[in-house]
Amino acid sequence: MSPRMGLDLPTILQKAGEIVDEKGLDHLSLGELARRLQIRTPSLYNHIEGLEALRQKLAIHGLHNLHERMVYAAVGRSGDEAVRALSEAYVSFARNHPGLYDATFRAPETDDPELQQAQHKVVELVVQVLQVYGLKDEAALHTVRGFRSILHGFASIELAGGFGLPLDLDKSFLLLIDTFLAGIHSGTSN
Amino acid sequence: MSPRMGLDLPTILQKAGEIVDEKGLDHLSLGELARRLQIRTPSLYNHIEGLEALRQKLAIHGLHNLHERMVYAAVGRSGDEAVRALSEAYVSFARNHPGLYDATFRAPETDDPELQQAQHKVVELVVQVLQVYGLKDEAALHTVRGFRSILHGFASIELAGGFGLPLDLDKSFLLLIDTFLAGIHSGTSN
DNA sequence: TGTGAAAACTAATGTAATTAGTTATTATAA
DNA sequence: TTATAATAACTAATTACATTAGTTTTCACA
Repeated sequence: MSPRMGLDLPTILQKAGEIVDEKGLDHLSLGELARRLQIRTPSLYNHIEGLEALRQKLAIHGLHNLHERMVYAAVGRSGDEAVRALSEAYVSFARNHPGLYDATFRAPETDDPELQQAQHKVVELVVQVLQVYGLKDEAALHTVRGFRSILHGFASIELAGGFGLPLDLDKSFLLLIDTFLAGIHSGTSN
Repeated sequence: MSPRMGLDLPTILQKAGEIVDEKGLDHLSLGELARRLQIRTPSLYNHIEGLEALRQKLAIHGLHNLHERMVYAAVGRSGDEAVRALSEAYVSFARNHPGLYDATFRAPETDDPELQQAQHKVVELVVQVLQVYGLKDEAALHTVRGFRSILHGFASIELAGGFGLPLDLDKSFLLLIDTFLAGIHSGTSN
């Protein structure tokens, strides 16, 4: 057992990530990917099961990256400071890797445990950071949902170019996070 | 001037909306649409310029619907009550018309004035409802951005099935809106 | 009742995903 | 050093769409 060594998955995902960040998730095609890898399209099937599987793996790849950056941002901080750091890392990732971010969100419905695991790790990180606010059981879960909504909502509208006005985006985002934090501190969430 | 009367655009958008709500925006194809309209695919080109144009028109169609429901929900209310009504109408629309909602958001980049107009009307409505909080100039615009982020973030994560836990979604959403409102009232936004 | 504008059609082209079956390469076993 | 088995990569063929060109059909009105 030890046949010829060809492409490996990391290389493929790397290139696919480049395509997707350049041209958008919807313009990822096996043809373009193969061209950039200097092979013929059908050869890709030796490594991945098809376009849908590629998107799936790309989503997992993106989630790993996102998680890594969020952990790095949050480490050594707590409370509001940690929340702000986490938030900034999140939108930062979306800005630097718009296609990959999109892939993490628009992953096809599936019960792929690896994908679920990757999603879960990001959620878990948020749960941990919010723990310091001492929210009771259910309230904590609702609050995590709210926080995720804010992060994804802002990031995706920004990426879609949905904020038309020439008004500072970072300011909008910081204010949003602070407004949310103020709401939490006001005790509404208990 | 008065040749034979065939399909009209409303009928086409109606059927396209059905497809998209059933199978998702990515599964909208001219073939499927033509089949349901009982015509051959190329005949569609007598009414629309192609798949991309169809998506565009679908986005406008969806935005009109969304706006209508939001207006209806907000009328006769003001302040927090109006904000809650608006919010509920928004997620309600997304739940009842997932594909159409997706179309409104993932409209192809374009400078189609009709699309921009339709988007603008929704934003304007939110601006008006938030006016009662007397936020100063810039602060008001940042707050609208925040509110939109919350609405879209929650709606799209819910549609994507991203909230895994068996925890009441309406409760999460109401709490999120109330937390945001509490943040606004706390004066963070000034 | 005739007609012309536009709806709908058939046929053809181009692109992309996917499958089947073949060839080429190379890490190890002999 | 050489043989071979595992598998990467290839060519050829199929299928599904979107789109274009060119033809036929229909029907509201003059």
